[in-house]
Amino acid sequence: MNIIVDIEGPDPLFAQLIQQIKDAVFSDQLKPGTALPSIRQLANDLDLNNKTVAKAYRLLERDSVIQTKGYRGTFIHPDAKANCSINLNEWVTDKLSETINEFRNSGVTDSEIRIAFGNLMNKRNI
Amino acid sequence: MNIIVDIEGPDPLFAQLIQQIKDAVFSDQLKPGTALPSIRQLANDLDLNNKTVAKAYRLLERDSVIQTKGYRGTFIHPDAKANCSINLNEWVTDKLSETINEFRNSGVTDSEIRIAFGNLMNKRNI
DNA sequence: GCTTGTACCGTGTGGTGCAATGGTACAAAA
DNA sequence: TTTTGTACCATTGCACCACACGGTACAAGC
Repeated sequence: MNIIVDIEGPDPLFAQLIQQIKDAVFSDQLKPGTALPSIRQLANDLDLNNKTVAKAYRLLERDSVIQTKGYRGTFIHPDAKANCSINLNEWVTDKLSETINEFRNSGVTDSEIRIAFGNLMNKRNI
Repeated sequence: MNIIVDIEGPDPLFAQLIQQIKDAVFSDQLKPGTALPSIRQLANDLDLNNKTVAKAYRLLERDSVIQTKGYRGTFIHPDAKANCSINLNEWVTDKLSETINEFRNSGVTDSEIRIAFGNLMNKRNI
């Protein structure tokens, strides 16, 4: 498969990587069990930093689209096609929007919401 | 009553104003119906900008601690003492914390939560 | 020795929001 | 005319964060 990243594009590089791999899985260009290039190799091919590719792989594995098997490499997850259509982000947006609207309707200032949010995000567990 | 603002303090000036007025209400130094100094006058006394005082008054009125009656001035709200102990902020923190924890437990990255939050806060209504 | 994924230290850039400041203007009422 | 609260234009300094980058190191296995 061909992966192209656009440095000038509006989307972050790691996000472009994720999207293109998900697209390839969804269109059956990448089938379960297929080996992916290593982090270092892909970074070298695309002229990216290792950590940028590593971030994309880490998030793809969290979504169960790929499987990393340590020193043996990285592979497409058996249920990749099903999992890559799940949009975790959409669920987050909907649920957050519901909460924020409740605050705004109660007269809470946007600034106050941001302050509370900022405080909470700096704590590991509440 | 005496109001003192500390420019070097960690708290914003408008927040110091709010806190001191609430404290005065809670300790009965300011009773319902009492007239407060006008925005311009208080700003002049404390050597602050009009808008800083106006912001404090606006938030105090939202919490029903004071009542602004247009050209007639600003007064302590009849139910000020009860309302100034209501902590809207605490409710916001609790509810937000609940939502954020649900995200984190589902494997959502803090960064992703921040992105979604940032996107939502830039929209007036969702 | 080489590769694998992973983890840690750090730097720099650009975007964004907040607090506070300045000035100007308005309608309503004393 | 002056005072009231309120609204709009603007700017400054500060702080946080996302993104991407560079380097180094590790254990596990070929």
